[in-house]
Amino acid sequence: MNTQTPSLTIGAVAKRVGVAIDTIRYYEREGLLPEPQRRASGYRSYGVGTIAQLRFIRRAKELGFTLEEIRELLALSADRQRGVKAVKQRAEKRLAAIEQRIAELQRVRDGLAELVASCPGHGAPEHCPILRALGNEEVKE
Amino acid sequence: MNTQTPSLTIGAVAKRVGVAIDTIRYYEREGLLPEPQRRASGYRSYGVGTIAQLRFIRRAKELGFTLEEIRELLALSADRQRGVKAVKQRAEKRLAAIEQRIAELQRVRDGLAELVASCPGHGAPEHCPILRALGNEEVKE
DNA sequence: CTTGACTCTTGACCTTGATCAAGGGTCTAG
DNA sequence: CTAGACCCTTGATCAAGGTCAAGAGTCAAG
Repeated sequence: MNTQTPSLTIGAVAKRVGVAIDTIRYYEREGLLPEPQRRASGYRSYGVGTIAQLRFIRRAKELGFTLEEIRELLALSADRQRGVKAVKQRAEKRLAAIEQRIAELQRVRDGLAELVASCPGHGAPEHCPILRALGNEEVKE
Repeated sequence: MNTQTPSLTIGAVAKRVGVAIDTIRYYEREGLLPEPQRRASGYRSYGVGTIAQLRFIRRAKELGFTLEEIRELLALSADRQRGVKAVKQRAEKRLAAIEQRIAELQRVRDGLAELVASCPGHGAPEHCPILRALGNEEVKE
């Protein structure tokens, strides 16, 4: 009747989240996860909240946050009230960085696409616009 | 009247490009830069083409390409002897990869943008859609 | 010629984000 | 009770992309 504090082993948590056991201990060392309770045997004992927190970490990582940034986000979210504003600001910063990278990549893509389109695919290398655009002078000899 | 093969020292190249000397030698070891000519003393001697190539590397790096990918991009120009056709094919492959990367980033951006838009920026963490979407349940107690 | 700045090689070290191994203790099903 | 699956810690290793240090040779100005 005691389904409070479910007392999961590290292996069970790892399996549920889909992450390696070593990674969980690594995150604990790095301060992304709090130190869990221990059984008498020394085994780590987790509650369901840990699963949620690990998923948080994984999703944030997918959004391009570094572990350092994620550690910060976790700290902020623990700080009720003032946390939300800071979290939003971090997310906005990340969003801006992603958008800038997309814009740069699109510029590169357009340039490369034009080169590909203008290259006949045969003939002398000197006339290949792709080679010329790469700026490889190397005409020595 | 001999402004051919300008014969720059590694330090001069580093300064012009804004990169560390060690990094240039590292790139050489990693095959991103060809082995330069040497003076009688053993000093490396570079032409202006190296500066262009280093800038190319730096730009590509800023766009998130790994050194491995950059090495491949540079191989486009090294492929000149195998024909323009191979060069064009490589460029097309790169182009496809870039487009896929853009698509992935756009997916991430859209997700993040929606979260940011729906977050009021204040209030309790429980109501912050960013934290919630990231999976931070943390409802204990 | 001397001095200080520059370059050479080899090889160690750094950060990030893990992953693995060694040598042990623990838990649980049969 | 015992085997096999788990878990513990410590410390090494990895990949990427450099960065630094030691010890020695070279270059250019005065």
